[in-house]
Amino acid sequence: MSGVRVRFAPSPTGYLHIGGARTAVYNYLYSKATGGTFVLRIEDTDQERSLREYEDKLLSDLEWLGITYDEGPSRPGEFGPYRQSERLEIYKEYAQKLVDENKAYYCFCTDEELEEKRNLAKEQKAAPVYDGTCRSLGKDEVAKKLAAKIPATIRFKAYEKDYTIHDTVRGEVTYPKGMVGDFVIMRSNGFPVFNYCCALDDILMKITNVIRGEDHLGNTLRQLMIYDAFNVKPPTFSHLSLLVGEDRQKLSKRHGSTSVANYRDDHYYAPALINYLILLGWSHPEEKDIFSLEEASRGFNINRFSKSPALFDFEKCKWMNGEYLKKLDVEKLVGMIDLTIPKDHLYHEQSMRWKQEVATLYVEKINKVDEILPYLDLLFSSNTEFDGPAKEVLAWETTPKIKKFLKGEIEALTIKGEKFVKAEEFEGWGNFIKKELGIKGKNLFMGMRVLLTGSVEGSELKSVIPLTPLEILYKRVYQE
RNA sequence: GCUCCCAUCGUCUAGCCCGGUCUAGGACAUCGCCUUUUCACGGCGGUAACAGGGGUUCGAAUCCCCUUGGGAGUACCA
Repeated sequence: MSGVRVRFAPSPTGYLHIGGARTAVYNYLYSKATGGTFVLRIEDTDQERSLREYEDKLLSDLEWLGITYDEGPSRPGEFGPYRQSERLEIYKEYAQKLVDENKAYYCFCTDEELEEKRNLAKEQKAAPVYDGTCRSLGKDEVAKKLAAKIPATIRFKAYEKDYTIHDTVRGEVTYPKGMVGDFVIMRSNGFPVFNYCCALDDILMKITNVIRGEDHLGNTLRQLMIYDAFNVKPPTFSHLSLLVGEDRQKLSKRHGSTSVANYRDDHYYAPALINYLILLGWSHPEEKDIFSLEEASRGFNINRFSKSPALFDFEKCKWMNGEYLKKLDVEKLVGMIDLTIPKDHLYHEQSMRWKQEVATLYVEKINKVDEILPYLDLLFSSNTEFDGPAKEVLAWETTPKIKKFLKGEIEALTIKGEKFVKAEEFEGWGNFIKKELGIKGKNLFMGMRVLLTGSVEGSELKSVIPLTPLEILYKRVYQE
């Protein structure tokens, strides 16, 4: 095991977003590629928005995607607990340490005062940074206020110096000094604030590489200061470009399906979704498009991230899903189809062999398993409605002759108690019509097709007809 | 406002770091042809991009600067 330790640190404030899934998979891939450790940390310090229910969903979505982790809430390692709400004492302890070392201080400013200051700064077109009012409070005064239970936050004394982030995808990003004022690290309710606990946890959990969305680039400045205060060398950062919607804005709910659950419910095949996600902002060294998680980790190079934001292309994602379906074992494919077909559908009454043949036949035409339903419905629909081109075929003088013959054959088989026409028998019909009735070419094939299926188009007749229940065929040819 | 980031076909991207092999490659989408007496699959081919302007250089998609356009951040959210 190499020394590499990465983490995915979602907040359970909603369903797992595909952007989050992308971040997660890159971390996963990097840990696999380096033989490192992948840590899952739940950042639930926002009491109001964090829900345990979301955490459960998050975990199951990750599992569905096939992203596993080495340490996390349900996989305790030596750096736990992995839920921030269970680490409150730790944050408190270290915050106090910072106060003792004069690197942080108690602040008693109220929300109203703060807002006023911000507005003032805005008016003067200055950066809205905290003015440091409570910085100079005397020790006794602080003790008195604390004893009086006046709500207090703990603010970090921002360092007055330039900071340069060494980022594997951005290069060197320098933030000039004075960008941030003294920021809150502990809320008045005793909960830590993101930038502080995130950095502290990364330190405590010995994270070596932080791979996350570009929206955190700015946060890195504050986090760097925390590393500084604790005298710890910061990890290597990789800030990924964001996923955007049609309007080129950061991908959010209003862009349609953005949660992993949406895709699961929409019958996407997880390995395909993951494959597509990996390709959004990263490219395979050999320019491969289709690869498994395992293959990706083998060729995973952290230097191959794209800097510009990527637009999620539903069309291509679906295409990729189709590619995966075509490579699937029939058994697996049938298993997936089973789940998407309505319970009362005649499909479920058919034999396994029939299901497999149907699956094999139609997988070529679909990109998602649920897209097979219309084809299935076609197979079982007894009253056919003829469209324009089909009516034309019906009007041919040869068609009634074929119909008469077909009626006889189908009736005979029905009397015999058959459920389906065998492929050879069906071929025999064609031959008979050709030889004995003298009908051939387009007249023959189209005539049979329209009579038997009601349409001028569809899959190969000799595959479809043997899969269509005889009684359905019967109804179709006897229909006037 | 301020700070930072980004900029190759409609979309995802290769190439950029280490200028010439780039008349810019691949994939999705799209169009055409072949195949299939239908549809689809498949095969073949086409349309389609270095944001603009300046430099540097014998030579720039590649290096530098500016402009424009887009994005992100600027909380007791994460």
